[in-house]
Amino acid sequence: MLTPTRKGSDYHHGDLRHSAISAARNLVNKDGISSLGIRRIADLSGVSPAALYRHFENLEQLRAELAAQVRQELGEFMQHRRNRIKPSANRKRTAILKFEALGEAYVDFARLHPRLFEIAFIQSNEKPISEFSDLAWDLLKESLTELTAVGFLDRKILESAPMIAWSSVHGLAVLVAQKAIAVRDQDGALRQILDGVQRALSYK
Amino acid sequence: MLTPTRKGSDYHHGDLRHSAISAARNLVNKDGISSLGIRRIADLSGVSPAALYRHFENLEQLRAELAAQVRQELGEFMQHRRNRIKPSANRKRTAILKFEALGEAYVDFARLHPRLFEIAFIQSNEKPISEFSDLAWDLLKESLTELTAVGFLDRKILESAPMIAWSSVHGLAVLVAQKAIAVRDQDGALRQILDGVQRALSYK
DNA sequence: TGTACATCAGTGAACGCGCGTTCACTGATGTAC
DNA sequence: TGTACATCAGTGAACGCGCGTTCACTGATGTAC
Repeated sequence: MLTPTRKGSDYHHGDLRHSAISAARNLVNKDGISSLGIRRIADLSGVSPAALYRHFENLEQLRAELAAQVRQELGEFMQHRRNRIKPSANRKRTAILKFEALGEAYVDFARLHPRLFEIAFIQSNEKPISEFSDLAWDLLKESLTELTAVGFLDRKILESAPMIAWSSVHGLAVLVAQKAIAVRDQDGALRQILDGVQRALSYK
Repeated sequence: MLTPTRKGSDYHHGDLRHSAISAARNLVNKDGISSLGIRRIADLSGVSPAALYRHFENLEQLRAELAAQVRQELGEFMQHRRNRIKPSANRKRTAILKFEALGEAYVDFARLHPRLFEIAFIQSNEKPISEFSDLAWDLLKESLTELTAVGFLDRKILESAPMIAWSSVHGLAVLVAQKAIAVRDQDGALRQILDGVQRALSYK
């Protein structure tokens, strides 16, 4: 897994760039953000530390790339979960189920990979992601559009809906990731949040 | 400020324990969590590193105590902001304004002291705060009780109200603290969240 | 098809650094008589 | 009031460690002829 297709020799690694990021992912996933380091990644990749500087400017840049990859992974996880929802005759109900699937997946990701979730939103100091260009964000907006189309989302709050949904679910996910909510309470809390968001978004 | 009442000599510091935590607070507030260290705190306190071990078992414990103090500070900040709301004849409106003041203060604290806000919720690995015994949490519950008394909070969701309110506001605060939301959008986002929470909590 | 050579992804040793923690010690404080 | 002494909060030097990064180098690869 850490040693992809090699070609005869051991001197050249073959695909160090991807291998390094994958090693970094495992490192963080297991031991947390602060365990991320050039030397440890090099070790895991079976390579000398200096080799990594052929592929990354420095640790900072590597970390930023890992964060981006994790955000992508989170988005794909949500997408996959949403796609499991089978369309039914009741279009409104289907749209709601898909919306819920996204939120549930978001929180589940935080639960399954708390350390990864943490690093996904660590800021690379130079670039404040003022506008999310993330898959996760796109999925949310798409889902809200659908909720509007089926007449669930109150048009009065169309503008604020993304922020409301995002903050609520993100807040819960953060709390879950750092285990500020006891494991046995997490499912209940998720249900409460999903219901609360729907109360906020639907017509009164 | 870093050198409280000394008594004649310079050999004994006088109040190293408090001075150390205060130094730690300033360190984190300025340079972030990862800048927190025994040696730096000792420097700021004008003391040798080893001296700190008279007052703290290790860095971990010091960090945990700092986190607790910051949570307290956050709670007091919220309390102060809420207390500025003047009671009016319209009890319902007053209750809502006080509720909003709490949420606003929470987010403002994250905005004013993003690094402190971050450390406040870092987990000391041994103690998962499953039940918040925090001032902030108590203030929230108190406020929700008041909202119930004045007939604003829908009794059907009395149970889930704390989670809904907490997650939404916490989510926004986290995003604000790490500047994932552009500064110019932060006020608008806060307004959207406060309105969203009220839609979720009030009778339909 | 075979050879010379530029390219470039690796090595390995070294750099300086700052870290948390321990230890034998020392100097000030406060208490008992 | 003055002195002996236990207590305890400090010192300062040392420990071993792991870190990110640089540098001159080397070995494999692939391309031009």
